[in-house]
Amino acid sequence: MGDDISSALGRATIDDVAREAGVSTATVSRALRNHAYVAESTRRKVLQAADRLLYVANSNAARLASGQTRTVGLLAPLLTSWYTSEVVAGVEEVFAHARYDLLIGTANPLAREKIFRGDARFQQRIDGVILVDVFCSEDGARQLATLDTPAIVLGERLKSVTSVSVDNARGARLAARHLIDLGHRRIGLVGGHAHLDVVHNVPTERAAGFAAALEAAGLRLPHQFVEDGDFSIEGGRRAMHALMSRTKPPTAVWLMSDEMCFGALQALRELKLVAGRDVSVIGFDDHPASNAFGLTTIRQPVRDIGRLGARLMLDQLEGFGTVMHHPIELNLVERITCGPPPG
Amino acid sequence: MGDDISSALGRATIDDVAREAGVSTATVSRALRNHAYVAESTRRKVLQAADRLLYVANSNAARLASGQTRTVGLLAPLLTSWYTSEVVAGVEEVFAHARYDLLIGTANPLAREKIFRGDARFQQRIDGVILVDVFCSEDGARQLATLDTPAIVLGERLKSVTSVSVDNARGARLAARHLIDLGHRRIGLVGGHAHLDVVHNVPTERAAGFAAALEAAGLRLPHQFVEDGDFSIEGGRRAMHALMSRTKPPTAVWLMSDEMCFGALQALRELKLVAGRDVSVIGFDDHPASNAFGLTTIRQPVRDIGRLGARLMLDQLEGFGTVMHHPIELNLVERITCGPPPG
DNA sequence: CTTCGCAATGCAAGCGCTTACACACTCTGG
DNA sequence: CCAGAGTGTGTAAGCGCTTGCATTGCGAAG
Repeated sequence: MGDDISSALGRATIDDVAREAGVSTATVSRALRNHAYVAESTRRKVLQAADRLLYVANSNAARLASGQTRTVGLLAPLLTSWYTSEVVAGVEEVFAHARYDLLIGTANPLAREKIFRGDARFQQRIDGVILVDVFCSEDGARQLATLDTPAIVLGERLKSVTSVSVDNARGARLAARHLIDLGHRRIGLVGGHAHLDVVHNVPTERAAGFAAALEAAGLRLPHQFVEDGDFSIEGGRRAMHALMSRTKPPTAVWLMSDEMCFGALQALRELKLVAGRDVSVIGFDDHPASNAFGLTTIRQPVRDIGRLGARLMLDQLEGFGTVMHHPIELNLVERITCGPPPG
Repeated sequence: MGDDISSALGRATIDDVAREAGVSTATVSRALRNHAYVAESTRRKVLQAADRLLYVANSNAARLASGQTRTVGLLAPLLTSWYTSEVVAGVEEVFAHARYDLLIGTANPLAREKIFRGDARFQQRIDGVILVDVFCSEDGARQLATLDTPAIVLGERLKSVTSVSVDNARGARLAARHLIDLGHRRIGLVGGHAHLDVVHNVPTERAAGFAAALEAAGLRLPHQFVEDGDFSIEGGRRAMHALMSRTKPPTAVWLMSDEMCFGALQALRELKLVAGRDVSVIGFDDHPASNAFGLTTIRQPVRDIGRLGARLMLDQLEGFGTVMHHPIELNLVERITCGPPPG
């Protein structure tokens, strides 16, 4: 029946264990939390007693007593994107092992203020905070650093706060060089978030890097070859249609995310154009569906970013960890949406 | 700056509020939690005092004292799939409003046992549990019902436990009829999870419904037209290659998930075949990328399933809610991967 | 003018842990 | 042989809430 199980279930308290093991509750607590100054024999007795009673510590009581929440907050502008959920998955993976909880919050640009000032609702329940893809800049970082909360920023290179990010300029250069090497001269660019009043420096860095790489090859990036794709599939589609409607459209386009590329490929199909032959398309991310699309792209190991971020947070929570930036590798994945310019 | 804020931050306790408002802590607690028997004037005083002190209740203390965890567990076989994360997003959306937390756990088929027996680690920390896509069957459901924990199952029609699901047989019929109406006679099917020792009834129901619909039209589903695509992109690709290598391959294929379709479309491209002209492909889900692929599919409102599940859980937690099944609508979305058979 | 009922509030006992402090040992070295 | 330095364990005071029960008013009924 398993009634024995259910009845014992979730009911054993630390006192029960203490009684069962014949020691005090304090000793049980220490033994279970691997404190020093517990005799090996005692520890074993306690562990066995706990096992016998199926004891699981009540985390609420533990947190209340210790003042530690064992929870870290994660803030991201939007949680539904592939990028974010992948980062979250990486973070969660590491935290699950460390028995930390993740409290997830959305941070639209306007809510950012609150975070830095320390949104009480959030702040009080967490031991630390991970910001993903929240534009924060050195000013914000400095503010963040003055808060007593451990913080780490994902997706941006910072000095005052531990951060993890790819080298966006390098990614842009990789994409540009690939297109240039294939012989393209008329090259377009699709970014996003340009309409936000807040400057988001990821697209900015990428755009700058891209323009610089073109320039280095003696090429220009005319503004009519630049579109905002909103980092969405539909936005990518619209952007590609716009670019293709130019009198002399680009022969190759870099879109700053694979999802925008999906929309762009749709647009090309609608225009009866073949990607990689009539127009070259290169992305950024290496989304799981990109392989199926045959999309050439700049791969970034998103989940790894999440994992690393979580580990850095753990280090910081334990008092290790110095403030520094951790760069993440980027590499070109060639598939079939890029080729030499037509004709 | 903002020191006034930071210093006040997270430090005000219920006693501080009580003092500030000139009432007892008990009254503060009751006022803040909208209990009956609190005079309107008192409630206002308390609310204002709380506001002034930026008071936020310490949830650990509240949970410890009340015995309620205000957390519900969510179990799913794998969390990385689009389907699951979409469901989770829906659930989270509702819970965030209700100020409930979500504790997420993975449940591979073997871990299932534990859930039903009540995995202590999980059980103790939650007020209820939502199972998504965990094959559970009426037996499991009955077991679940005997646990004192509120439970709801997503993705399966059950009698003993409140459940939410689409009508899989109907979805299969929709797909089959669409292909049949287009004139196809040689129709293939790609499912998944056939290799698991556990029978997962979602693919089973869909396969049965599909075979039945074909039969009703006087068609057969020969076993060489059936492949396992593992519900993954790569699996879909392999399955399509396998089907196309038959001496007389099918002219149309239903794959039980859009992600498998992405792989299938890739396979067709690799074979220089055009979807919708040479071979028709129809999916199931309506994944966000499906529109970009031009994929014809059976749409299920996944996020709504999550939302509804969460609301039903809330009802149950509050003592309302009777055990019943909630069916979810399904509909055909026509795009360009289906057409009449060639020739 | 009592008496009763009930709305409104306060008192105080926990909830199940953690941890400072006190205490009791067992070894050392002088 | 004793002081002092560790170890190992217990005692008990909270952590910040919730809630059963007791208490206080106050209006309505008798």
